[in-house]
Amino acid sequence: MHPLLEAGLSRHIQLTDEEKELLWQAVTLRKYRKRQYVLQTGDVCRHENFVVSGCLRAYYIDDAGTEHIIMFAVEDWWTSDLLSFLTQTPAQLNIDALEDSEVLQIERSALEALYHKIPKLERFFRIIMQNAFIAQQQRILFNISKTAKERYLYFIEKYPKLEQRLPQHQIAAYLGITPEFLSQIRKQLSEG
Amino acid sequence: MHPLLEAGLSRHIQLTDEEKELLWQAVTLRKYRKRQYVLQTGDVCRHENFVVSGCLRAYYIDDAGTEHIIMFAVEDWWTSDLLSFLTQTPAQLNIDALEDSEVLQIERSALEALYHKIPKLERFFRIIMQNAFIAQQQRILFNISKTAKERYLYFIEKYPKLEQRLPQHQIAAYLGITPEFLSQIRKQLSEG
DNA sequence: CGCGACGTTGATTTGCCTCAACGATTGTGG
DNA sequence: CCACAATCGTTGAGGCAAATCAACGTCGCG
Repeated sequence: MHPLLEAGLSRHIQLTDEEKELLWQAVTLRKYRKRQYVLQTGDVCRHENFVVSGCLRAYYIDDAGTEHIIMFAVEDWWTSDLLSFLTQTPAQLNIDALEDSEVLQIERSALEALYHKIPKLERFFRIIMQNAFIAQQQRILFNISKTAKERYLYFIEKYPKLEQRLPQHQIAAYLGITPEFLSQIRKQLSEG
Repeated sequence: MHPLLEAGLSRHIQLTDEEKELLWQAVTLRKYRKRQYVLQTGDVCRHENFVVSGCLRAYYIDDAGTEHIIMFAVEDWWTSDLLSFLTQTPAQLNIDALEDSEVLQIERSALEALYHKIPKLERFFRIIMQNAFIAQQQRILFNISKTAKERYLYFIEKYPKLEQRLPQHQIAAYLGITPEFLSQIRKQLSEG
């Protein structure tokens, strides 16, 4: 059992050693190099991914070819194209590695089997989803009510470590603005 | 047991008659008049709300006093300020009725007790949350990558019935634009 | 070394907002 | 049942936030 996953689980539920063992058997460790794809648009999302080290990003490419980042996933985060994963239909998102990364993966059918063997996992993922839902709601709220500068300030306040780690244009793609405009904002902030 | 709630549950889990009875005892039916508050900013969100008839809206009021709608909830939808509900801290959202509405309500402690008595409910709300998460992700994607016109077209395609039911300026507040600009868009569409 | 990735700066354009004014409805108290 | 006030949608002029396009400097890496 990986300590990071174990710690994550124990934050919300308590598993017996046998249950941990069962879960651990369903999980695979994979390594991704920087720039490597974890999932490509059009493919079916086969795994739910738990990041052990490194950083992934899930993003959408619009008709004009511009990338829009839905989420970053660093250590201790889960990521996937959930719709594709649940329905086993083609993904609309890409997921790739922004750094060399280690990822624990679990397949859809294996997870479904685990839900039956370990009902406590339903609780775990309910709570995980609730938290993700709340975070996303906050983001929607900011997107429709704040300026780009405010959204940037909120981002660096909420995720100071990410701000260090990520190239600036990735943050722009997350905030929904152009890299040029983010540059303008940073200039203003350093002057003002 | 209310038929709409029963149908909603049975879409994802199967409950025995005793379990249904247990759940039904934990739930209260309340009626709200049009314009009546279900929850006000600053109060603690005491209930998860299941809409049986009518329509609620959850929204945020920014520093300038402008309303931004997070979600509409019509028949068969759940709504609350989830963060406030879970942590029993002051809500940042308002919820009120856009039409005379009937709502089934369940309190935080009662729900937590039910999770223990009926673990299947963990599964139910996990699935509900997953679907809500997916819908929200789609919305974020549109907010950061599409123009107001595209977002409007998507909205009326995805929620044609809501479009009939709601005043135009409420839709504008959901899309994150001004009523005036939505009016412009509709003019363009009818001309073009 | 040379190329691609990254960030910056400036000129111009555009999507959307603000403010103000105006009909058409709706609804509500007298 | 009418009168008056809100509520709702529309239109137009002007303004600002952010995009687009293009050019340029720097760095890291193959």
